[in-house]
Amino acid sequence: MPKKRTYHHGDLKNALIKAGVEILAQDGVSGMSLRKVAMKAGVSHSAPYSHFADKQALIAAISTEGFRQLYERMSAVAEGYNSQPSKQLVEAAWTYIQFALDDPDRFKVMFSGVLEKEKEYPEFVAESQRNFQLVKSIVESNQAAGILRSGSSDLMALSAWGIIHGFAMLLLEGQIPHAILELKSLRKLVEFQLKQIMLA
Amino acid sequence: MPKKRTYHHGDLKNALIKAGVEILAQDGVSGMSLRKVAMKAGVSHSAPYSHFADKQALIAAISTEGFRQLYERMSAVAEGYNSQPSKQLVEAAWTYIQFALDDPDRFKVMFSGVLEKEKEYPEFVAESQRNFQLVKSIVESNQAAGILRSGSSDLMALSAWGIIHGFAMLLLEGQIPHAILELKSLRKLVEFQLKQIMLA
DNA sequence: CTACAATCTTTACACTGTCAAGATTGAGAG
DNA sequence: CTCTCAATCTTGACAGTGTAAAGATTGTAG
Repeated sequence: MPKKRTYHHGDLKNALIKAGVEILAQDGVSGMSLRKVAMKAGVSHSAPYSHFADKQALIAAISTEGFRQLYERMSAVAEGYNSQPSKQLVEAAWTYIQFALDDPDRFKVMFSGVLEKEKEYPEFVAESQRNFQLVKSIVESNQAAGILRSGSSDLMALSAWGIIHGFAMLLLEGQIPHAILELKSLRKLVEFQLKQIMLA
Repeated sequence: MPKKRTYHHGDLKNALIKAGVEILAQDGVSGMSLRKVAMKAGVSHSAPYSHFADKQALIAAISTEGFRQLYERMSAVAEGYNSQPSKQLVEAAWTYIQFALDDPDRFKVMFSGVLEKEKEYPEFVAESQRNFQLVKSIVESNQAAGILRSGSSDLMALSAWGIIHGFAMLLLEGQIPHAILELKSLRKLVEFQLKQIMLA
């Protein structure tokens, strides 16, 4: 990777996304300004506008990239447990929680309404739907294995995702009572959560 | 209520909270500036600082007030179905969803990390915990009635809340696939979600 | 080699949160 | 009733923000 010193950056778009993620992790969502991101990428404060219509568009790109990574991690884990559907579900869920805890601010940006009009960003919509499809397919193999009751896999996936997503949210917001967190390890908690919807 | 024309407003603190909620519903979370709120309350742009340390403190107050209202609505509904635990659960959940849909931006402010250091606002923490206790008590009466399996009511409440909260979130973010929303009514969906954790 | 389109910089503006200094007021002490 | 003071509100200022417009710089297609 040659040291960037040219007028034309070469790959500024991705550099901005990367810088954005870093500032997000460092200064939190309210600390991430376009100007800071530009500066971190070594570029003037208006340069981002050559690649993003506005700040929302950059946030959309960061979110989209986040979903891409989430998908990669979850699908890799899911494939690893292809022959054990029940583990597949738990491990994918665990990966989801890990992803949320790894970089809480990015996770918040992805899900918590910082991005205001998601519908306007087709790539974002596509990537988030791809994740839902993944959950759905895991649910379906669990249904086939008799671990989850039969029925609309869409709704079932929604339940599973809802449980884990809600759990992750409450975790990040610090809403989980301390007594609970001390009682059991996080991992056990995730398993417990999922057992709620599993048969037997 | 006498028309306010005095130098001393009288109840500016609550007036600011009220104005904040209105602007929130009208301009969304990114459109709510302290200065707009002050102007809407008919007061100079710096007046809020007599009552709130900073913008975060105002947001905390709005969130706290939101939790208060959520508690009132849910507890009223819960009491109404005191003798029918299963309905109690479904109706409370339905109230939760309604609350989220009634004023999505306020809901987002309450839950979605707009408030950055919730721990610093004891009233906020207290009020959100009061809501959790309510869910917990509903869960316990459901356990007593044999509708939910026995076990830690804390974890059980977390599951129930997680399902509904996650569902509300996905709803607000527009993540619910259209096919699902057209398939069944929202109300039926909520019931379906909860059936996942209910016995029989 | 040249013109063009993409990329980046500079400059500018309105708006934001916040602070400091001062003006206005109600309420309690004498 | 008057004085005083603390609470409340206003004014003015500042740095930081997102974004638009105009100009500079470059790779690249013709």
